[in-house]
Amino acid sequence: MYKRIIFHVDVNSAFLSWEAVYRKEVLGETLDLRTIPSAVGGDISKRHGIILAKSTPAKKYNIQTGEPILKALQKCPDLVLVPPNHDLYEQCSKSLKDLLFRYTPCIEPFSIDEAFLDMTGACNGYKSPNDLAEQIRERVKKELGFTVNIGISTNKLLAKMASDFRKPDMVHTLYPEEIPAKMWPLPLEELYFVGKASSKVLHGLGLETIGDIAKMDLNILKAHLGNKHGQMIYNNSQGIDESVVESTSAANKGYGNSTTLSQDVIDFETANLILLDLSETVSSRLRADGMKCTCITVEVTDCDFNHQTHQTTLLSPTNTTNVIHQTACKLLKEFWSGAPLRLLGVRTTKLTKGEFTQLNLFDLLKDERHEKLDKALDNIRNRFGTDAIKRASFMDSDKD
DNA sequence: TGTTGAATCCCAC
DNA sequence: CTAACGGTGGGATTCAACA
Repeated sequence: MYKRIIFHVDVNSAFLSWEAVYRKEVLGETLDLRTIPSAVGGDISKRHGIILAKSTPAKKYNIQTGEPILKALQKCPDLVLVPPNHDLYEQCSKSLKDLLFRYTPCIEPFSIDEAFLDMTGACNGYKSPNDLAEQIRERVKKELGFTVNIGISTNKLLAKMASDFRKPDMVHTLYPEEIPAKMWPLPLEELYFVGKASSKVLHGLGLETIGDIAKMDLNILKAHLGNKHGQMIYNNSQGIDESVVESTSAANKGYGNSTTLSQDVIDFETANLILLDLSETVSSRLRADGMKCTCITVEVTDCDFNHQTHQTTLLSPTNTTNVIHQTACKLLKEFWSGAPLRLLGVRTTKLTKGEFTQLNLFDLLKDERHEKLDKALDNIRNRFGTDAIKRASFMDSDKD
């Protein structure tokens, strides 16, 4: 038998499925978004216009997750778009994980819609791992109303690759002996950790499939992809992965907040207010987790999509809005070329444990003193859309 | 020679 | 005809400064 049995559970078209279930079950809508070309997408009027999830019928029009909504509408003019509801997705994600937890405590949530499960012990009493996976798949569908793919293998990498095989609502295995038949014929961009840059390099070497990578000399891969990355891709192509399912989540290494502005920003006064908004979010998250940061980075994207960062290391750790904001302003002043800004971001790293803070009378008084500032911030949020959680209204801006 | 910090690049979801 | 274009977080690489 195998040393380990790992499942990878992946919700099919997560945001769209969850949206469809909610609209059907809670709002009582008769139309099921999953049966028509539809997608969850951002607010075009705020320049957050990308596809976040698409239905299976939309997939037939070659609509890709992450692509601009305008491009998707060109491919399918009748595409039904709905705005995202992240609170709903968090709830759905939790429901799924609660259900999975009944099968094993050894769960590693990998993203809002994916999880690894170490099922090595949990398969006892079942005919096969496949049998258990099918049962979980059915139960999620019956109790939660959406479908999942489950990949089964002896490590996380292979389980993940397996869950990506035919969708939706399916269980697949990819055991080591199945690698040549099931994984090696796939186009190399489907290998985990082969992104845009790596696939270009690999195609340049004349490779097309994952199997082509597997047959390559490790040192050639390292020379062209870098030492670590080359080794990683080589290992992945061979199905080698010894990493364990981590059921306890590791602490964050950084906290950041960035936003694409609904209009380009051309002056410091506005930019600094947006930096205040971003700094406030970041610092309150630091405080909520009892952390302080020693490194602050400001990130900008200009109107031509040029991306730049500028960072500084502080003399002592902080988690106050003020220090983070002042530092961010100083950084922006030091490196902004003056080109109109499309995106602004604040990121904090080099974290240390701080003290948990509580809102006290002083904080409340301070808040009152800042009433005028808050009004200015609200004004900026309205004009530049930094308050991303607000209702999405891009349907209004649709030209008839 | 090795280390550190800053900037950039790459990747996943 | 092309362009259109999020947010968050982890990690590696490169380069310069420096010990």
